[in-house]
Amino acid sequence: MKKNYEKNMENKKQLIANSILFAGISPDQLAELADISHVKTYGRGESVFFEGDAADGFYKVIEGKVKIFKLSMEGREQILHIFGKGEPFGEVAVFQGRPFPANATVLGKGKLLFFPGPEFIRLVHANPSIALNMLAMFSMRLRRFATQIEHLSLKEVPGRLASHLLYLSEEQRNRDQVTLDIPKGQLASLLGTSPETLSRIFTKMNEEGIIRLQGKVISLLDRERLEAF
Amino acid sequence: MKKNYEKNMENKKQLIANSILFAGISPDQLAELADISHVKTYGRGESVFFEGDAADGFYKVIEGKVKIFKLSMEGREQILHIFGKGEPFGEVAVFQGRPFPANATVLGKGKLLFFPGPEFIRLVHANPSIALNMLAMFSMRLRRFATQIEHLSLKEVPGRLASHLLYLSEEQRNRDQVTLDIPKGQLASLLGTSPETLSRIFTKMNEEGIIRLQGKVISLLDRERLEAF
DNA sequence: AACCTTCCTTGACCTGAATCAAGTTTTCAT
DNA sequence: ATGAAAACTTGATTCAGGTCAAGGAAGGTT
Repeated sequence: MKKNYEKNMENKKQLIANSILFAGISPDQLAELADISHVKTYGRGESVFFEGDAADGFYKVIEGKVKIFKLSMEGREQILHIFGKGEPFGEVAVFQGRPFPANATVLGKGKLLFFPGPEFIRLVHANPSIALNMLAMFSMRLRRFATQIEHLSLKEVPGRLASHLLYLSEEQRNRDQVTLDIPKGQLASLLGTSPETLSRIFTKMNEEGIIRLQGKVISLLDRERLEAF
Repeated sequence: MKKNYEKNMENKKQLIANSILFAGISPDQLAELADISHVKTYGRGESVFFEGDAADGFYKVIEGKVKIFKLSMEGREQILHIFGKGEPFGEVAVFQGRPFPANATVLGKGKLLFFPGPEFIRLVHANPSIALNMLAMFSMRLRRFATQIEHLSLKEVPGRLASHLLYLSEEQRNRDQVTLDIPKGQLASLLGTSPETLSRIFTKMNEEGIIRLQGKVISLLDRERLEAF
């Protein structure tokens, strides 16, 4: 029915306007974007795209989380990035007009908004403020990647975990306690290690009184020592 | 003398116009840029900036090479990027208005062109084509970082070296032979390993007939096996 | 609630690569 | 050209962490 359709459009407009990328867009362009974008729903662990796929458009997370990752020939996985609610992904490939450089898969279930590429490219070229928004976003990601490279190369696994916990503490604005927002196995893949090693380190930190493990909730008992890793 | 000054200005204009970043700039802006920029000369291994320094401007390589790197607490070094002739660096920090996230040092001697930050920022905001140029550049770097993360985490050192040799072969447009453009120790730091390990792997590949080592020149005898790493 | 599946933990073992040490070669500056 | 310094190689040793294996906990589904 028509009512439903219009409600849906309003919804999409909300989702689009409420993003770093499209902040400051004109009503016309907003309507156009809402018109060409569409919602896709994904079952648990379903793939969004694969490395090498043509980048015919990019996505924005509405519900759930999406991991961007690379696979080794032996099947080991390295997560490059995990995108949460509201975050766009895949724009780099679209902007470059090149295939996706990595795989994307939903963690758990998810709902995404899809934007066809050509229209987006036109928009970026026509609208300098979008280009500037993208620059800001890309800059952030370059920084994040730089730290990831630093950690992978210069820190051992305990240090990487410590950094991540402190990062979560910052993000969740809680100095005493953090909640893991992804399964431990996925965290291992994000930190560039195996689930076994990660588990051992959790246990060790727990025994040494640096943290207190309670399932997905982790109390940071000794920030001093966490920062020293 | 005045003659010299004007010749210098023309020189700078040349250097600026001849860059991906400022392609398509107006003559006025070019003149302005040439006016505010200035050349800096560096002795062998001299630092350009340190991690944490305020990013008061960015640079473009005129002569030599510049390495961007992180240091671990124990003093180990991981090179994030090496910039060669013509390439700009430091714009991310300037654009973000945040401190430099890593150190920059000249490899050998070098000559750089320095652009003060505020003027550059104004230019980016005023000139959409520069913003688009930057987007293209940042996109490339994001891709490179992604591969670097992939290699560090999913490949062992021989594989990383193999990839690098093939990359050089591509870059130098020579399928049979590549020339190392940086010292082996620096290459080790770029690949995230120690000089000792790198040396051993070179020797091994040489013995196994995969490559032939002749100082800085390396013949790729068996691309098949290099690609299989 | 009971099932099945997925996720997590712990143990035993093994290997890639870092580190320390010492010698050799190359490169640079005078 | 020549000595000093830096860069590279090779050997011996150590260890972080990956892999294989198997048991235990948790979570979603009927």
